[in-house]
Amino acid sequence: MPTGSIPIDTLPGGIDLYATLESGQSYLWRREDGRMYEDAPDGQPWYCTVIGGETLRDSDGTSGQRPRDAEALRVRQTDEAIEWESTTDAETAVRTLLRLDDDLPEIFESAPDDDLVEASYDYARGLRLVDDPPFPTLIAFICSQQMRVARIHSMVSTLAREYGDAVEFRDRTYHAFPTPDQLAAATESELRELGLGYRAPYVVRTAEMVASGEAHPRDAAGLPYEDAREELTRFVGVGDKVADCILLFSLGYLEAVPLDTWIKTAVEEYYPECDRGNYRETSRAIRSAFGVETDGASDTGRDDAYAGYVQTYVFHYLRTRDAAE
DNA sequence: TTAAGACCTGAAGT
DNA sequence: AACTTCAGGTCTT
Repeated sequence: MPTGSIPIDTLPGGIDLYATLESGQSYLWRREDGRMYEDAPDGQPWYCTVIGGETLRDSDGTSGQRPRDAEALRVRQTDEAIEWESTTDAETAVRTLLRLDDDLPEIFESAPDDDLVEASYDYARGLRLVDDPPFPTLIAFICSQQMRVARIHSMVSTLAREYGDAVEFRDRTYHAFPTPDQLAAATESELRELGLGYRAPYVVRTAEMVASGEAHPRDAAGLPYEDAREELTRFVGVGDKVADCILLFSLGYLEAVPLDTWIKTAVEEYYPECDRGNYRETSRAIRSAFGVETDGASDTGRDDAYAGYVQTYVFHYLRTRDAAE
C-alpha cells in the first residue's frame, strides 16, 4: 500500500490539520473517529477522502469529459509529520489538496495587525486553505445556504453514499463525490427525501448544466476575479457568496472573501466603514481591509492577494471561539 | 437597480 | 413540552 510522510518542519508555517479540515471550507473529508465538528480530536485521527473520481475535462478542451478511477486516501497529523496512506501514490495530491506549499509566515507577515486578525491568527496557526475539486465544491456550497457546518457535511456525505462510486480501502467502503452525470441522474424528490430541502432543485439543475457541457465551474478559472465570480452565478443556487467560496476553496482565487453572516458580523463590529450596503462594494472594502499595506501597489493602496486567507482564519475564529472556551 | 418574503429542515435556544 | 429562532443565501416578485 502506498504511504508517505511529510515532515512538518518542511512546511513553511507548519500545519494544523484539524483546523484546516474542520473549519468549514472543505466538506470532502471524513474524520475516522466519526466525531467531526463535535469536539477537537484528543488523539491523532485519520481523515479520509476519495480523490480522482471527478470527471475531468481534457486539457485540449476539445474532447469532452473523461472519467478517472476513484482512489481512497487518508491523512493524519502526528507530532512530526503529515502521514498519508492511499490506494495510489497520493503524495502530489496531498500537497495540492492541503496547499502544503503555501508560505504562511509570508502570507501573514504583513497582514493587517488589528485585534481581530491577530486573535484569529493566534487562534489557529497552521490553518491552511484547501484546494478542492471544483464540481464537488460547487454542489457542497449550493447545499451550504442556511445550513450549519455539520449538516452541510452530512449532506455531502449522503450524496456521496447514494450516488458516488465505491472504493474499497482497508476493509472499508468509501464513496467518491458523484460525477456531474451521476448527480444529474438524481431527481428533485429523491434529493428532498435525502434532506436537501429547497436546495434539491438547485443541485439537480446545476448538475445537469455541468453534465450537459453547458457550463463547468472550471470555466471561471483564468478570468479576472470579479468576472469569475459573475460567471459562477450562472449556476442555479449560486449567488455572490457561494461563488466566492468556490473561487477561494477550489479555483485558487485567494483574494476572494465570501461575505457570509460571520464576516458580516465582523464588518458590523470591527470594520463598520466597510459596510457599503451591497455585496459588491462591501466585498471590495473588506477585501481591502483584509489586505496588506503596500507602497501603492493598487488603487486601494493595499495588496489583497491573500485576503481570502485572512477571511478563513477570521471565520473559523468567530464561529468556534465560544465553544472553545 | 434595490428591497422584502418565501423557502426545507432539524438542532439549539426560550 | 411546545414554540421560536437560526444556520457560511438565493430566487422571485
